[in-house]
Amino acid sequence: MPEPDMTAAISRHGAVAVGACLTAGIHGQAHEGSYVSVREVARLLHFDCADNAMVSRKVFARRQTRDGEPLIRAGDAFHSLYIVRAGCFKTVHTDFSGSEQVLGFLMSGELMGADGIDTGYYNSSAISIDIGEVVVVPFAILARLADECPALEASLYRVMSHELVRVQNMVWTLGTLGAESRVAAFLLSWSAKLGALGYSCRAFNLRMTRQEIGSYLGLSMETVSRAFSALHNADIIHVSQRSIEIVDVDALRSELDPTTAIEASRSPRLASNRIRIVTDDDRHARNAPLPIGLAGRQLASA
Amino acid sequence: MPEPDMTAAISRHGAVAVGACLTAGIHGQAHEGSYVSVREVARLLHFDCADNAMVSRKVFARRQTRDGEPLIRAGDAFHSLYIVRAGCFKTVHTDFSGSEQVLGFLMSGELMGADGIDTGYYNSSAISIDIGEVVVVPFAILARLADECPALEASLYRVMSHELVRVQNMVWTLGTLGAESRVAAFLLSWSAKLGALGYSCRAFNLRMTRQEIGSYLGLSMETVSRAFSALHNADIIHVSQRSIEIVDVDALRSELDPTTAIEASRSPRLASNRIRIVTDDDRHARNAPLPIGLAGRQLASA
DNA sequence: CGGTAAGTTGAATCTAGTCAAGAAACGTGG
DNA sequence: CCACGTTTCTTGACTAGATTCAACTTACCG
Repeated sequence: MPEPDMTAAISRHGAVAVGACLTAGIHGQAHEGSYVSVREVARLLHFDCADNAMVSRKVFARRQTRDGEPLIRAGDAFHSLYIVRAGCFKTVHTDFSGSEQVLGFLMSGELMGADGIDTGYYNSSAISIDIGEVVVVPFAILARLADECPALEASLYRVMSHELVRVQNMVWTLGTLGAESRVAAFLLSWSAKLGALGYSCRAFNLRMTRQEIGSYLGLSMETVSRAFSALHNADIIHVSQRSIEIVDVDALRSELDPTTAIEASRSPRLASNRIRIVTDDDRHARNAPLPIGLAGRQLASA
Repeated sequence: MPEPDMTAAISRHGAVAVGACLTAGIHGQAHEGSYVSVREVARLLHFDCADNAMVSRKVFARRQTRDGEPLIRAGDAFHSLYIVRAGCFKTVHTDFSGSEQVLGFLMSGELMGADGIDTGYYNSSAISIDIGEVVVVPFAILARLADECPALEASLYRVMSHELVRVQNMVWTLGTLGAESRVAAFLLSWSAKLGALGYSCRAFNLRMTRQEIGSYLGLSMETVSRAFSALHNADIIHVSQRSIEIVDVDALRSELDPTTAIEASRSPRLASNRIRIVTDDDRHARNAPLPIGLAGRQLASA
């Protein structure tokens, strides 16, 4: 569907759109609700900003999406960032053969499209997997707005950083965890995300298929299914199709931390990269100190 | 080593450091070469900026590192970004149980520390794996500098985006490629990176151990070694310890493309997540226009 | 030169992918 | 409301590929 509306026009011609967008906001030419103000974006991203005229102007276009609708296509010219306002989106790395890998499942307050800034072309696609809504942030107007609302800029950096951390944690998940652990990590992070949005973090419905989860975790659909079944049979979670109930959070967490391997840690000849305990005598000059059990935000990916 | 020098002080107390840093630059109190100007950063990041007084001020501290020296520790409070000026760094994700994974090998012009913006604490460590040098960019002064040099800010977004793309491509590598393909992707991207910096992209020495490469690629050291041997025996590359010569680039590229699977791609029930075709070549698409539609810069990670 | 770290290679094991069949849920139209 | 086809999910059996364990070779550094 071409979608020849204001929103599409804005995301297609950055520079022109800035003026058009600002004008529309100021003069209120667009129909009610089509645009959102900086203040509303602030609410979405959880930051405070000064209360001046600019902040109240409705400068950002909204865009609603239907289930399955592509919002960003990898390879398209970059003009805008998108902040999820409602619904759920998946970002997908697609190659010409039609195969794809899911890079993330994003919800309210998260950023899409930032991978286009560097080259000027989006590096991944974004597809709505529900009825959704995003705020369109034309990249060109950011510098202008930053003068009026410095907090906006800081927040942009923050949300970009958040996305970077999310993907970094995903690399860790894919690089070090086995199948069952990956699924556990996925459930924990999804649960945490839902909890942060005010939903129950104990029982929820997944919005994606096993196939998509598998693609996201670098596993086959069958393996994901088996992992769900195994966790179910261990009474750690209850699964029925897409309905999930986390019965024993601690047990689920301990799936990430293979204490099973503590015995092996004694051996000087420690294992490869999978689950390895680093003893102090392990690191030589190159791997300096780094002792602390940072343990921090280990919700792994997503 | 505690390193109780100016640099450390700056990275420890953001707000205070701003003044100290600016003052030092203006009055030239610091010894020659300790600070670099915005213009020099511009050169490093390949962008142009206006030519005014501020741009010439030496506002950013430099910091030199020795082999094995940790520059950033995961979990430490975030204050500064670091741009690699010389040498080679690895970023490492360490989890509570002590297992670690290499997230990247970074060289000149690349950004470290951006994962600390979101939470206020660095999410990964950065360790010098050579004699190196970085530019310290205290995050707090960015907004101030952006007024004088808007291009700096845009460039910051760009280099953050670049890092995001790098990690996204890594996720793709880990999620979809087999062992040999991962190693091929690693060699190609490393070769491209060296080429972009003016070194030979055909013959070079690796700066990291098999263990580190394995950690980076989510493989065991032995598997990496076997993959090198296999590529060597196929006369695609010549390997001797850390010295690499790429004999047949096209063959190396086609390693990423398991033509064995083209039959399967026809079925509507497309193969799970493995396999994938990857063309393209030109490295940092930053300068490159990017060829066609999707399929874009698949040099995978690094 | 000798000791240590890094890299190579082989054999056995095990994890996860693949193929295949069946069950359960969903949507649509009669 | 139910029958039907389609999609999604589950489970089993087999296989391919990567890890692990282990022995050995080669480089590196004092």
